[in-house]
Amino acid sequence: MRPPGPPTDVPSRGRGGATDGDRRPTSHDVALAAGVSQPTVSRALRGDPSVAEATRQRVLDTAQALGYVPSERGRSLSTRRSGRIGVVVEDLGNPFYFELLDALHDRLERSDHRMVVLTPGRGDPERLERLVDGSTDGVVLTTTLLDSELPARLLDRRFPFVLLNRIVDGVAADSCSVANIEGAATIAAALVGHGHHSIGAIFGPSNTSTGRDREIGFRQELDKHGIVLRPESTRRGPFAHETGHRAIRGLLATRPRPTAVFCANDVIAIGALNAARALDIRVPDQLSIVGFDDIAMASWEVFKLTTVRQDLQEMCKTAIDLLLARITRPDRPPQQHVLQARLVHRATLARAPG
Amino acid sequence: MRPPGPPTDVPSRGRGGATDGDRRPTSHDVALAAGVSQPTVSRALRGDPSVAEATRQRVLDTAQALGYVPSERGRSLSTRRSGRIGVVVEDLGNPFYFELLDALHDRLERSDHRMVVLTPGRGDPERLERLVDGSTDGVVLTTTLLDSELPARLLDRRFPFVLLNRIVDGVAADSCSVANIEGAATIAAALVGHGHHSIGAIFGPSNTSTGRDREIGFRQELDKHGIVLRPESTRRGPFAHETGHRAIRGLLATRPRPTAVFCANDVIAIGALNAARALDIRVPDQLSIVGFDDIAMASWEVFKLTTVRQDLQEMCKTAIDLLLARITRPDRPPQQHVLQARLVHRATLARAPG
DNA sequence: CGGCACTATACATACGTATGCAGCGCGGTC
DNA sequence: GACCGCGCTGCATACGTATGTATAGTGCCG
Repeated sequence: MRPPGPPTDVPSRGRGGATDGDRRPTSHDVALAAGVSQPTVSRALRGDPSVAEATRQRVLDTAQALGYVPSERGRSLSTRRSGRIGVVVEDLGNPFYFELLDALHDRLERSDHRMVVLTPGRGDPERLERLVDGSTDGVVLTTTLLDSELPARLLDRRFPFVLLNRIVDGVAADSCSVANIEGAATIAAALVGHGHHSIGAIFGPSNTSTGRDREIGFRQELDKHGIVLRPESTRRGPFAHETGHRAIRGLLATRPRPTAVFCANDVIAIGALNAARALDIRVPDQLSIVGFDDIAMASWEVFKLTTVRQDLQEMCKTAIDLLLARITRPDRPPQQHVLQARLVHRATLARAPG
Repeated sequence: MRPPGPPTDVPSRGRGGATDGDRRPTSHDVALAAGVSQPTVSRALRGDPSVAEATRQRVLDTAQALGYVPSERGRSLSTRRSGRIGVVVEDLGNPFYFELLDALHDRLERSDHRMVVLTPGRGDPERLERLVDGSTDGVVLTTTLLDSELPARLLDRRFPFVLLNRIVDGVAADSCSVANIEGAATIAAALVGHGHHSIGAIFGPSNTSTGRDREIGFRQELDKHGIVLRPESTRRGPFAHETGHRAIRGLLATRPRPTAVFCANDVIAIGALNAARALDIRVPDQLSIVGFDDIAMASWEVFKLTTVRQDLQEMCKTAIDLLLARITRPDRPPQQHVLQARLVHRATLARAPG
């Protein structure tokens, strides 16, 4: 066995000519310096037991000395794995998706994956390509529209993905969402239970599963109690602060004036609360407001929003588990998980005035 | 010229045996089907003018028919570019960094880059490797500590990066930050101008440039006006809601009770506002509160936070421009940009009571 | 002392794209 | 009619790592 002393003095491979002094060292450079072959370097660094301990140590020391860092590009090409997961989000800048990203990042971190943030773009002309070009091992779709063809396209290509939060009907894909219909029904029941008859609603986009199902659940439960939701008492808009903010003024102008307003999510509800503040409407004395999601902000003292809580951590954990399983076993049967939601009583829902 | 009819019937390359029917097609497959060589496919798809129009069209059609998508892995290895930029953020879950990420993502999108979110982790043992392994073309550091060795290490390796928001002293690196000292001084002057003498402060971490400089600027300006900031009247903590929330109760218990509190950033200020609400302290009648950053939330009616505005869009644009320039020209002299900040008067700063 | 099993290493090659360079064919010019 | 130039395409190879297989070396047992 050769002593671990000075590396064999081999002339430069001359790959780049004379002045490429600051090229990043590769496993070949390490191999040369350590007096072993390139594959041995690869195996040594990956802890392959077939490499002798002494050799492994020598390779490690050499790598350290040269400041060698394995190229993710080479590895990725060779292994066909990138260690990256894409997260498709339409609406960065929305606190809800922020919390979602945070939770997703946390889960991905634990499984040693990196998170790439992708936005879908209006049409999907070449956007699809950016998803399936191999730069990620799979994607999480969080803001899918009901009529989106993306899930079907990805299924066609057998590209691993999971639907999170928003789902799409009739697609045999992995998904994890919350029981939106039941959650919204719970809210309706609570409003009725607090004596509200004149009720308003700010719904989300009907081309999203969350927007649609929360509306369905809310209306169904009101129907059961014989309460009609008058068209003038409803508004609709994107899941944004602005939507709630703008809707409140109009809703308060209708007669009979609603004593409670259901908001399709917390962000809308917080917009509504801000608008109420601007109009000097006291919540909940004059107006009850209820949201959906239970984002972190909802519990702040200035809001104390009564809402329906969904377990974002659990939802993200499930989604990532599904996705990683799909990557490992492309042929496993798809699973649809639906998590339960529960009402969180805070301070924006009170008995109807009068 | 061969007619564009059926492709030459060549037996399968047999690369994967019999049953690899669902392998993703490569440029070789397209070449075979279109009756050209692989390099021609590459050139045709990249719009190389040296490819004849008829050939280009045939290749495009074939690629379309096969559902070919160029492998980002192969391309990345060959070109030594990944088209990805890493963003290192310590504290996802903080609204400020969320807005930062949103702005960064927007800028990156425009230059056709993808954003990878990276967290530094406690020690930097092998974390550095994940930055320089070639999976990104450069990184944006947003939550660097003053004593961090990361920037120096990256400089050593000549790996492209830019410091955003937080900077580090004595490192010849590209950076873009805001005039924290001047901004904080402006606030101090405003407090004094509103007749406040008994002043409290909730500072950020002193091992961050933002935390340190905002403290320096604030203290300096108070000094000029002969106002002493008593140690009992100051608190310190991370840039988090919790910090402001917790600090307020203690500050209000000191005598003389402060009539105004400076908060090192808006997130802390909003925590303070929530705590004041919980304690039934009226802002600004009983207590003035001022923040720093002007995040979106600061303008909400429930807060109406008086704060110092920094132009996040501009800051991110500048940082990305610097980074991309560095990637293109590694040897260009580093630039340090400092953006101005200005006071935004809203409703949480009023004349001192009495 | 020969052969066998086993260990540690090297060799060859695959992963998929991009690009410098050579070569081929065609048309024009003198 | 020969030569030259140009437009288009193919050939060869590089990018850096991982892995299946062959091989050299070692020790043990009969």
